[in-house]
Amino acid sequence: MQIVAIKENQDIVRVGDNPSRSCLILSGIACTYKITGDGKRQIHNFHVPGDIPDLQSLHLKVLDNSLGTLTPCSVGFITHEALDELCERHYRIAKAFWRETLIDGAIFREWMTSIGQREAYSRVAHLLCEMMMRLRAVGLVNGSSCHWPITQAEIGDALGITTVHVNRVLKAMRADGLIELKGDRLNIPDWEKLMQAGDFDPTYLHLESHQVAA
Amino acid sequence: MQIVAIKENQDIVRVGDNPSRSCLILSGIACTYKITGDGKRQIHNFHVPGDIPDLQSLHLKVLDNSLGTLTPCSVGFITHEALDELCERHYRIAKAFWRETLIDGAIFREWMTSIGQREAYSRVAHLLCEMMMRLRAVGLVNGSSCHWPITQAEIGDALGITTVHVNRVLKAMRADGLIELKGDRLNIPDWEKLMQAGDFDPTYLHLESHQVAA
DNA sequence: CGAGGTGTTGACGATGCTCAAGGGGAGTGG
DNA sequence: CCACTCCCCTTGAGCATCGTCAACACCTCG
Repeated sequence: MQIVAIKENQDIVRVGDNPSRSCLILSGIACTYKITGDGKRQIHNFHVPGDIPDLQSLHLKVLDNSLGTLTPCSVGFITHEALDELCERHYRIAKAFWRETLIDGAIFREWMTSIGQREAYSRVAHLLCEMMMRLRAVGLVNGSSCHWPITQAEIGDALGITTVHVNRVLKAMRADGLIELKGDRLNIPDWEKLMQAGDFDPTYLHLESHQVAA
Repeated sequence: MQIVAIKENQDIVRVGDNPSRSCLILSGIACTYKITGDGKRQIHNFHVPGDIPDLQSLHLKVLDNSLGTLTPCSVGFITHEALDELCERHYRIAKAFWRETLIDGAIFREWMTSIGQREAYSRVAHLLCEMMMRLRAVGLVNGSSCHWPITQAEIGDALGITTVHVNRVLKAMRADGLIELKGDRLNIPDWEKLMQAGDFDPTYLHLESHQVAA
């Protein structure tokens, strides 16, 4: 595995590419996204350490989305050749990787539901719940707070709302005591209340019980 | 494989289920969906003959979405045991199934992009383009027209807009000469124009060249 | 022939967008 | 060390896309 440091806001792979390797996020936050014909960006997922955001390119030869860093990242590249051989030899490993891509799909479904059916306030709350759970699963949450490097513009592009509106929603959430967000620190004083506001049910993340523990 | 006929508007599997088999659509149209806390429905995908809409349940043990029919369907059930054994024995088959689930994921990403970033008119055009291509790939399109059993309420739930607004958009699209939709027949008089209106690029469907042919 | 699902249309309202301006913090260079 | 710049956050005013509510036409089916 080749380990590479990548600066923030850099594309790792782009729409239309035909990569011969996939990348494992070791540190930092990345995202997959797509740009529409009139230049708007939809972020499909935020990727935390442990994720393999472009594992799908192992079997889909043309990339239909881009992958870029949000913060400085350390990533490990694994060739498709090696991955494929590993999967062929050990069906259990193939299953584990396959399962990862299925969880990505489950996350897409939930985001689609949020964007399509929930109002902005609820969407933001839902996203914060998801990210807290995923960051906690990889040990990046201390108590009820974590490092939060994601900008309001990025939240907007993930949830289908404008930066201005994200700002207003966050203001309201602060006023309601749901979040404490200052600089790049996020604290959740009342987890139950946030889950309720976000209509959040973590089933779709398919976490194992040991990953859920605080 | 056990073949079963199912009436319209029937759930095949539901959120929270733990199925021991997956289902192959043989005829008819089905959809996967999710209901939010306040009762709104987001449809994630429409499934055409040849699709295996709940293949993911092979490796994700708790279903995080429901699957129901829109029209009367004939479906074939295949046990997970049989599927798993087949995949373990023949890695090429595992790859083919895996790839199917990855294409589902690609469709989710594109729908998310549509719902999040495109306006209603464009969303509807995009959906019609996708469905025409997918129906054509399985031989269900004659020239430029096809059977279209999907109601306006269902289109709305798929695209995150209300039935009333779907109706207005369709009216505008008819006026613009993009579609001819009457009863359950859909005709596309100008494919290029519809693709442009929908900002449609079929790359994400990952169709093989022989599936694209008219 | 009545009932229920689907499609259609109008009037009104609200969530969220656009445009615009300004504040604060971090990094850079003179 | 202090402008200066850039990015991000914040806020206000006006507006538009789309939602809500309501009513009615049409068709199929029991």
